[in-house]
Amino acid sequence: MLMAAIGDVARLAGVSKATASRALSGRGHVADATRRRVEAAAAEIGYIASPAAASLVTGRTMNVGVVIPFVNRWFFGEVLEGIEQALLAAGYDLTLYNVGSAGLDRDRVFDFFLARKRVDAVIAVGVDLTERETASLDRREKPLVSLGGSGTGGALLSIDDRAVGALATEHLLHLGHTRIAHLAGEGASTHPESVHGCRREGYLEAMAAAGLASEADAHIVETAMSMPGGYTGALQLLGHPGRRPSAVFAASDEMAFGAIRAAERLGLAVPGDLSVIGVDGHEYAEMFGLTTIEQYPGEQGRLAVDVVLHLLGEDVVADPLPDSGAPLPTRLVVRSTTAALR
Amino acid sequence: MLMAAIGDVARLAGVSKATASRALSGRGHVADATRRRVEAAAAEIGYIASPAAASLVTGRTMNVGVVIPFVNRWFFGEVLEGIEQALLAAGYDLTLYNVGSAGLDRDRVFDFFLARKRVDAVIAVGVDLTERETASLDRREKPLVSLGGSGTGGALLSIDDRAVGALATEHLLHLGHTRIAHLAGEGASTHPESVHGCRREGYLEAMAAAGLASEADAHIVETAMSMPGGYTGALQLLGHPGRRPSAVFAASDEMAFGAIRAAERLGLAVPGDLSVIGVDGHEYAEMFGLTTIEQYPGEQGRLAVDVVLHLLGEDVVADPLPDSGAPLPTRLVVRSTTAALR
DNA sequence: CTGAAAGCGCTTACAG
DNA sequence: CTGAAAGCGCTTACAG
Repeated sequence: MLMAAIGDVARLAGVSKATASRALSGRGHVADATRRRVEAAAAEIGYIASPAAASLVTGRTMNVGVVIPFVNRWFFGEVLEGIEQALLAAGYDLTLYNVGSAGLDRDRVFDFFLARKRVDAVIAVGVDLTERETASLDRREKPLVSLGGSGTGGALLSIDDRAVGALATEHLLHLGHTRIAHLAGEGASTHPESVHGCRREGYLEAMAAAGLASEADAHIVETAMSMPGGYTGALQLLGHPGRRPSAVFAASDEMAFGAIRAAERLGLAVPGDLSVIGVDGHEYAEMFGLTTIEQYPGEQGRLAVDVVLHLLGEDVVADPLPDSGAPLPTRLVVRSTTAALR
Repeated sequence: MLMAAIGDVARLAGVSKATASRALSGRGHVADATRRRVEAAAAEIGYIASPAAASLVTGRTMNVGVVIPFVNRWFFGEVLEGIEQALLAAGYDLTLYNVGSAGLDRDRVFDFFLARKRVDAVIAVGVDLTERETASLDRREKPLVSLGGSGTGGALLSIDDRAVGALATEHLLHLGHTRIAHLAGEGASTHPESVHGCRREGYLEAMAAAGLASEADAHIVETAMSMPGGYTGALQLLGHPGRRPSAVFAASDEMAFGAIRAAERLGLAVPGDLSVIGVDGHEYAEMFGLTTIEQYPGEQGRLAVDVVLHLLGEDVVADPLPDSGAPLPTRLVVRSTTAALR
C-alpha cells in the first residue's frame, strides 16, 4: 500500500497542496468549507503528514530527548512516566537516553544523538551536567530543563535537598535521638552539589546545630541508593554494638527498606530499638509503615514538560509555572518506623 | 551559529555533495584519499547529517518505537534498559510509548504516533496486541517484535510461562507440600493467553497432575504484580487459619516479597511455616533469600533488538538469533524461602 | 482566502 | 571513482 502524500489529499479535495497544508495544520487562514473538504479527504485516505518532511522545513521535530541515569529506581521511573504522559498529551514524542555516569555512552549521546537535529529540547533527570555538555546543547540552541541534578545552563527544577536532609535529621533529634546515622548515596561527600551531597549537607548542618558534629562524622556510610545498598550499609552501621545508632536517616526510601530488613535480621525492633526515616514517598512506604519525606516525582516530570513546552513557545500550558528558583514541594509523613528514644 | 550542511563539507573538501555523502555514509565507492579529506572537513566544522533530510529520502528513521505498560516494575525496567543499550550501540534512537491497557492513550499511540513515518520498527513489551493494532503496523510495513505478550503478527519472544508455573509448583510439591496457593496476576483467569494466564495454567496443571485439582481451585488469589499486591493477597490467603496453605507460588518476585512480609506480620516463619517461591530473578531476590525461577529481562531486551535489526536488514547482528518459537531461558534458583514440609 | 514556486538538506540513480 | 540533477514530502513567503 502506497502512503498517501499531501498531494493526494489536495487532489481529492480539489485544492492546492499549500491550502491542504494550511487546512490541516491550522496555520494561516482557510475558508471553513475548504477546511472541512480537506479534512474529509485526509480522513478518507488515512493521510498523516510525514514528520521528516515537515521538520526539514520547520526545523521542529516535535520530539524531546530525556537523559536519565536509571529507569529502575522508583524515583526515576515515576519521573519518566510523568514526562511521557505530559509529552504524549502535547503531541510530542519522547526519545529515551538511559545514560548514567561519565563514559563512552554518555559522550556518544551528547556528541552524536543530541547534537543532531532530532530533538527540540532536552530534559535531564538527576544528571550532573558538565560545562561541555550544557555548552553543546546551548550551541545548538536546544532548551534544557534539569530536574534534580546539578549543572549550570538551562532551567533547574529541584526540591531543596539540603532542607530535606536537615528536616529528616531534626525529626529524629526532636524524638530525643542523638546517635543518628546517615545512609548517604554514593559520591555524597565528593559531590556536595549533587542530590546526595545536599542531603548529606543538611544532615551535617542539623547535627552540628544540635552540637553533635563529631557524632555525625562517625556515622555516615555511603552506599548504592537501593534496597540492597541500604541493607549492606545498615548492617555495617548496626554491627558495631558499642557505637550502635538509635536512629538512621536514609537518603532514599529504598535504602530505608533495606535498613529495616537489616535491623530485623539483627534482631533489632523498629522503631523500638531503631528509628528509620527515608526520603521519597515510595509506593511501598505505606506497606513498610515508613516515616519519610515525600516528594512527587510524577508531578515533577509533568512540570518539567510544562517548562519545556513554555521554552519552546507553546502557549498551551495550563498549570502555572513555578517561581523560578522556588523549590519543588515536599512533605514530612510520619508513620511507624520512627519513635521517641526510650 | 549556523548549522553546517553537507554542502559546506563538500566545498571545504573540494568535492561534490554526492561524493561527500558517499564518503560519510560509507555507501558507494570513494577513493581513500578523498574519504579522508571529506572526513577531516566534516570534523573541522562539526558536521552532523540532518536525520530529517536523510530519512525523507531513504525512508529510514534510525528510530525504534517501544510500547511498554510499565517502566517501574522491575521486569519492564530491565527490559527497557537492555533495549536502550542495544539500540544505542547500533546507532538507533528509542522512542518510548508508556501505554498500558486499552484506552484513549493507547489508541492515540497506535493510530497517530506509530502510524506516522517516524519509527522503523516497533518492540512491544508485555502488551497483548489486538488484531487491529497489529494490522495497523502491518499495513505500514513496520516490523514488529513482541516480548512476553500475546498477539498474532510479528515475531514473538517469550519464556515458557506455562512451564515456569508448572516447575514452581512441582518444586513445592516435591518438598511435600500439598496446600499450595497461587498469587496470580490480575486478569490471569480471564486472559489465559497472557503471561499471568499461562503461569496460572502451569500451576493448575501441576496441581491436577498431583491429584490436587480441587485444592488448587480454592487457593488462587489474583492481585497486582507488585509488592503491596503480594502483601494484600498473601494476607487474604494466610488469614484463614483452617485452610492456611503451607506454600505459596507467587507469579512474580515482587509479589513474593510482599508475601514474605505478610507472613512475618502474621508471625509465620519463612520457610518454617510457609514456603515461598517467585518468578523473575529480581535484583532484591538474593537479599530476601528468595527461591525463584530466574529469567533475564536485560538479555531479552537486547535479543529483541537483535531480531528487530535483523528484520530491518542490518546484518551486523553478532549473537545468533534464537530458534523461532524456542522459549527464552529460565533457571530455578533455590534459596532459603522454600523448605520441606515439616 | 488561495495557488505557483522555491527550498529545507539530504541521497541516489544515471552518466561519465 | 566522481559529479550534475532530480526528488523525497512537506511549508512558507510572495503574489494575487
